[in-house]
Amino acid sequence: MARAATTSDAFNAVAEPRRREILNYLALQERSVGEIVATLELEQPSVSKHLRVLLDVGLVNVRREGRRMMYRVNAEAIRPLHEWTSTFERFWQHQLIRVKENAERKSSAWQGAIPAAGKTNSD
Amino acid sequence: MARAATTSDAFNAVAEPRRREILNYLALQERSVGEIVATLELEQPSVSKHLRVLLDVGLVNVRREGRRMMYRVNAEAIRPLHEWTSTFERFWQHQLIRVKENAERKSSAWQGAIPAAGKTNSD
DNA sequence: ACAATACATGCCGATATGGGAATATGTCAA
DNA sequence: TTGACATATTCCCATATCGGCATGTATTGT
Repeated sequence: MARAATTSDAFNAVAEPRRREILNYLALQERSVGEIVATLELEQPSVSKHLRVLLDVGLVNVRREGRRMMYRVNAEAIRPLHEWTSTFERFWQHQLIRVKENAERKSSAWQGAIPAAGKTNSD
Repeated sequence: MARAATTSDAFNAVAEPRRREILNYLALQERSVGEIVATLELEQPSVSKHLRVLLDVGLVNVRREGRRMMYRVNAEAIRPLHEWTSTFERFWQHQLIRVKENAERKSSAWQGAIPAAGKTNSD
């Protein structure tokens, strides 16, 4: 087996930089394929293929408007991704809290002693 | 050109389900390769290779302890991912607000209604 | 019906991938 | 040093991917 199919889930779909660009662009508002092509400066078939992948995993929705296909983000499909990354949030929150505490201690307590600047291994 | 290299960024690295499993496991605490192999039931070379990728993109750090290599999550590297997904958060927040409003309207008639202890997104 | 517009799809080649098996490297213990 | 243990790397292969190009399909205007 090779790599997992990009059409399998949102994680694979957004691994591709161009697809993230497309999603970023669509985040602003609904757009036609032509607008995406013009703005992102990609070939039309390329855009269509990326949109197809995004559609398969549910990251975008489509609507026909005359000859044009209007694509829009379906943020619900991004949610699992957001939630997965959130499970690691506490790590950098600890970090932030400590930075904040250090800053407060330094400014309020007394300013002069250098705490032997060692890289604390965060724990 | 083919697909972007998996070693290029965190997005590509976490596109692989097994690597996410490894990160989930390491999120709990620092672990040796052997522990990962035993717990996730993968082949040792496979685990080593995945860890190599995670290491290259900075998603994990290593420390040698005798013959064993202790791996730990570097959550900082996950942050860009979290932040990117956050840019779409407003879409589903609209959704949540409406759900919440509906719930409140319904329960306002009641006095002792249970406030639906939901996971607050802490922010 | 016909042409033009707007997309979608198919085929191709170059390349990156993940798993398996074998092997190499590094560390400790006697 | 030798051997056992823990992990990393290499080689091979089947497959999925992306881009480019050509072509197919749907819709509108005349």
